[in-house]
Amino acid sequence: MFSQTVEYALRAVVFLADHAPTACTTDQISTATQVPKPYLSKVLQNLGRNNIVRSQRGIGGGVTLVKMPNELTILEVVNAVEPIERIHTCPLGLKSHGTQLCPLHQRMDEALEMVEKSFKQTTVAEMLSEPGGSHPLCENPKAVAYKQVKKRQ
Amino acid sequence: MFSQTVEYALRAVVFLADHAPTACTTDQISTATQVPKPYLSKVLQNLGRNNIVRSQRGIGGGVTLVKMPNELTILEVVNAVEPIERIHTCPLGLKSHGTQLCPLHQRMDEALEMVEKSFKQTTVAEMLSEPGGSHPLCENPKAVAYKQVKKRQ
DNA sequence: TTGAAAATGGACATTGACATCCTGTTTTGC
DNA sequence: GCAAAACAGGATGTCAATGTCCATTTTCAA
Repeated sequence: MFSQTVEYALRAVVFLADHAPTACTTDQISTATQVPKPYLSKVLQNLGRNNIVRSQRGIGGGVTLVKMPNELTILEVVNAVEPIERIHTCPLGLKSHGTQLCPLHQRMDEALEMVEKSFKQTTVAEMLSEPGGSHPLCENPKAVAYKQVKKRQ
Repeated sequence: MFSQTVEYALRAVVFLADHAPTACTTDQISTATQVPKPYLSKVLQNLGRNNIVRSQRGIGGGVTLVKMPNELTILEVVNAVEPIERIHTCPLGLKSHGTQLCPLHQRMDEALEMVEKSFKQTTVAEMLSEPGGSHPLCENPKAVAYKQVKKRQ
């Protein structure tokens, strides 16, 4: 139900948040997120156009998040690459359903609304600080501490 | 986020429920639901293989629901044509995430779970008897009464 | 100044969703 | 039995999502 591109974009953003504010290269992100590099670069370009990430060419360059991870919701990321299209008018074009959807499309739109709300309430920072779960993109929980040390070298 | 095919399948099933237990031809369904007939026939075939509908060839034939509308959930319909794939294991294949998803995939799976639950709780019959909304696939609420009369001619 | 690192953009391949068409098969009514 | 109604299934076409490749541009540092 979620496209591959959405999954890839979220992985990339989580990786960037995990390393913020250090810039990361497409190569690094690709390796860690297991997203094919050429395609990842397209996804990142897309995120750039939508002002989710900023990129810097040349040596020492790379990609960084525009916002702080605790101010960036996953809804913003999803909507940048593949907007959640709520159902506003009757898909069949029935005029009498214009303002009031029929129960079928009401239910479908409700489902979309639930997902939208859930994603709007979740920041990227929360993905990294969750107590119970394992750490995104990392094989071993121990790796978190390791990265924290390594980050500012 | 929902595929065209899912939308088509739901329209067809709602139409069939609205006319149950009378059989409807692909032509009738296609006209009412605005689904292209050749493609609709594929969708119906698919629903047939998944035991959601039963079809009868020949003069006077057509398609009918296998279950009563109040016993058929829209989740069953959706899962027949395009199963909601919950996230059970880490998409990156990280072994340590095997049983416990990382927060990212937890959130994504939660969204899927919400949709799944919502669809599981909704029967096709509910689509037709909703008090407030307009009637599915019908331009005018009055048309409901008309069809009720016409149904058993 | 020059070379290496890195993103950018355009062109191209692949795949699956969506859609159409045609032929065959089953069923009914005469 | 025959003709018409209706679904079944295979072959094919189209397009967007996904994925790849390469030349170009930008940036930094030696």
